[in-house]
Amino acid sequence: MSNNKIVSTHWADINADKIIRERGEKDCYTCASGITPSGTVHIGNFREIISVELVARALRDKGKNVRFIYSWDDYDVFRKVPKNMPEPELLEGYLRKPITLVPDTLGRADNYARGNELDVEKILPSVGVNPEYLYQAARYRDSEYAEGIKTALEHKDEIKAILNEFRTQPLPEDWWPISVFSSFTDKDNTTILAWDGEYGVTYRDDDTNQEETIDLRNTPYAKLPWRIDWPMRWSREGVDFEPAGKDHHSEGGSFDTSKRIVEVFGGKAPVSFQYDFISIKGRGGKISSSSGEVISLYDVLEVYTPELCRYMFVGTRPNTEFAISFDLDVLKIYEDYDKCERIYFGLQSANDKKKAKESRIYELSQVKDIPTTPSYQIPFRHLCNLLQIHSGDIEAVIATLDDIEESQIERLKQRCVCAWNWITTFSPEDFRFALATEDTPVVEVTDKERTAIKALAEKVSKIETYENAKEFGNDMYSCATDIELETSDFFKIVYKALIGKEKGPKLAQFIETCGKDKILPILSRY
RNA sequence: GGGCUGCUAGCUCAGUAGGUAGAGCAACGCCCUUUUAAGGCGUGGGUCAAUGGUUCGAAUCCAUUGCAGCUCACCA
Repeated sequence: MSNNKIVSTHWADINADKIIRERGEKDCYTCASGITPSGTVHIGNFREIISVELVARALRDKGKNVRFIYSWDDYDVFRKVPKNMPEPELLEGYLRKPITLVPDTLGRADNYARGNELDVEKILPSVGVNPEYLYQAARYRDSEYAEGIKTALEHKDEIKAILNEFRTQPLPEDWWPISVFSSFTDKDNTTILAWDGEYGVTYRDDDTNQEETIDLRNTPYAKLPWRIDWPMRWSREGVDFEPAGKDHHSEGGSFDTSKRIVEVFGGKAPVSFQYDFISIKGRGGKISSSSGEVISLYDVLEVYTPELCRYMFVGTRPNTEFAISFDLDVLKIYEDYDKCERIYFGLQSANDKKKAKESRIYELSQVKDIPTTPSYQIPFRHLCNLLQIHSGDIEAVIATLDDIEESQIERLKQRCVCAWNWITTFSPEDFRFALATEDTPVVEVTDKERTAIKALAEKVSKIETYENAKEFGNDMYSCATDIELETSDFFKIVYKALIGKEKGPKLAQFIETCGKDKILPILSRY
């Protein structure tokens, strides 16, 4: 309280402090996240991953060791054929089997679950996320959870009582805290018949009516249902922190029951928080994986650089819903980030409180080390115009920036790629233009207009004799007024000739930016 | 029915370890009797949903109410 050091109030730091406070001093803190790879992992799922990454980094920044585990819950059942998969008829036949036994009809990997996992594992390092992956199907099938399953069986009544507290319909009399995949069909259409009090479980395959007794220690078929599986793994891994979506965090939701059931396994519920869903703005496609067309981290990285991508999540409290925009908001997000960077480097003033906050956001937004020099500061909107003037030629754009430093080039290139993707794919039609070339058909003009264009070309040819763009702009009007052409008609025809549209960026500045080498060949055709 | 979140400028939203209400867009004005402005500078605009409480001080904390949204009570 009395120290004058500013304590970070960033949510990641606050949660890191909370973990240390509630869990005590430890050699290593285990932070966990996970998901069922039953479909494309979308940007909403990414929120959990990045939330854990940020808290883990906050703990490390406090000098703590952190184990960041990411659980692929890939021993789940294939319930529904996703719409974005080829060969749905083939996949139909695999319903009710574990998703690791379903073929990947996209040809990405040996099986469907692995295909979805690989998509994520390949991209996460690019945004600075490097967890230790745990594969639950492999663990279950290797009988690593035999003791956990036995413990659940031993405490069946206790677990049942906890679950029943929140259910509208109590669990049936013959309920068991496990489920079994049939060794005959691989499907989970099975009924547990008996447990011998040790490791022997007898089940019936309801499709074939075959019965079998399996040993939990050396057969791969049994698993725990989600509400029991989760707390069992908390206990086994000693999870100190794991956030969850609001669906888990409602009263009676799985976090609620898990924090009770974990005691059966001799563990303690981790520190957690609820994160809200995110939505998409400015492009088609839903975020949910069941609809087929989903927005993934790959899609976001088309338009946002890795730092920007982190920045959006860093700067928003996790329990707040927000939209990832692909519309004009993209400009604002980039400009907000640049402002944040300027404040960090002291290029823009801010009061102490704001500076501390923005600086922390900047640090946490970085993929790796924090840069020692700021990026080349250029308004994103202007960058978009430069790219369009040069038809997306990034090298040509950078060549026009004579004050750019070597250390800034790579970062700017990365940004140009995203900007160009955005312009060509998502920007509104009004925003786009393409400078005419020699191949562009000349537009039809009246004699008067032709005279004006020639006069303009004359002025452009000696544009360097003007003191600045403004003086050039003022003089430009005489091209029209000298011959009594309405100035508005004049501008219209010039824009038409240059970019094929009736309006555009403020003309004088625009012509200056393009340079006479680009403008004269166009105008001289009239 | 339970839980959670939100309600701040015309619009979209920042802002909660309590300390003089902010930004972007829109509007308006000027640069400019010189575009149908994608430029620059500037201006105006708010009983922070309502009521009550705690406090020297509340958008912020507490309670109640209203409205809106999400979520759980199937599965995971």
